[in-house]
Amino acid sequence: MYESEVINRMFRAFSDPLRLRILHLLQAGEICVGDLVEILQVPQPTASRHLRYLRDAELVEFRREGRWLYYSLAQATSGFHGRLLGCLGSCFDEVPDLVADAKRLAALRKSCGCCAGV
Amino acid sequence: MYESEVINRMFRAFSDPLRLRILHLLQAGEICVGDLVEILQVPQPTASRHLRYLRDAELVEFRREGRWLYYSLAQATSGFHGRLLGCLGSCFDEVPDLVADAKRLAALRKSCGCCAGV
DNA sequence: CATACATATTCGCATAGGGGAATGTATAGT
DNA sequence: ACTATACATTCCCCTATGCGAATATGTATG
Repeated sequence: MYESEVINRMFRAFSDPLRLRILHLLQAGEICVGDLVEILQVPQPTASRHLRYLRDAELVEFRREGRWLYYSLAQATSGFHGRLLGCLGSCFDEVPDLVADAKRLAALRKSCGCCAGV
Repeated sequence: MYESEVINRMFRAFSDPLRLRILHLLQAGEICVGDLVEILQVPQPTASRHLRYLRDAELVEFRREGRWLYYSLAQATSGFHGRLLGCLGSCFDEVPDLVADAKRLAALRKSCGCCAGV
């Protein structure tokens, strides 16, 4: 019973376009909230809310550094979790939004983002 | 934009415990609605409603034979679709309900189910 | 301590979606 | 045509969840 709750939460976490975008972005490595907000082009509370959802689903982790929180994908804790993460790669070919996100991420990396040089 | 709708719909289809059970059962081959109802132990309209959801997500298909509708998993139409179906296998190890379902399915196969001998 | 910055949470509202009960529809048999 | 069977759909109610706006929390800095 307990495990199936975890599985269901993970699927639900993947079931929102914005959260899918976040998960996909995090494949490239950790990102702070401010950068995520700029890439996703959504209000900050919206990003935070979805990050919270992803944390509750145990799909992401974060570390604090100064004023910034860096979010990253959690290591897979089960075969299921690993396969689900594997789906992220094939999403890229089929969801135009993800391509646009990747471009904005690359641009942000060049300009060093909101939490650079500290 | 269109494709991401499809992706989102597939994830949402996987995001319900009962639909996950249905999808998992269908891995073993087509099953008629009556048998599904008996295995899942839910009211028939409930099963029908979720099957409808899975059809809309293009995850299952059905064929009619006499009075019976046999549902089956749709062939993967994309890499993403295939990987998502791949998640089904690893769910089995982690969701107790699926094990119980598999047992009821095996028992039903021995007794030939609701639509046998026609 | 006061202030600015980075992020999180809460609130009010709207919609998606699940469950049960009742009903509709299609097919087969007589 | 009537009935039984197999399945789908509809209606009502309730919870989950998404959004925007406002507010709270935590951290560095002067």
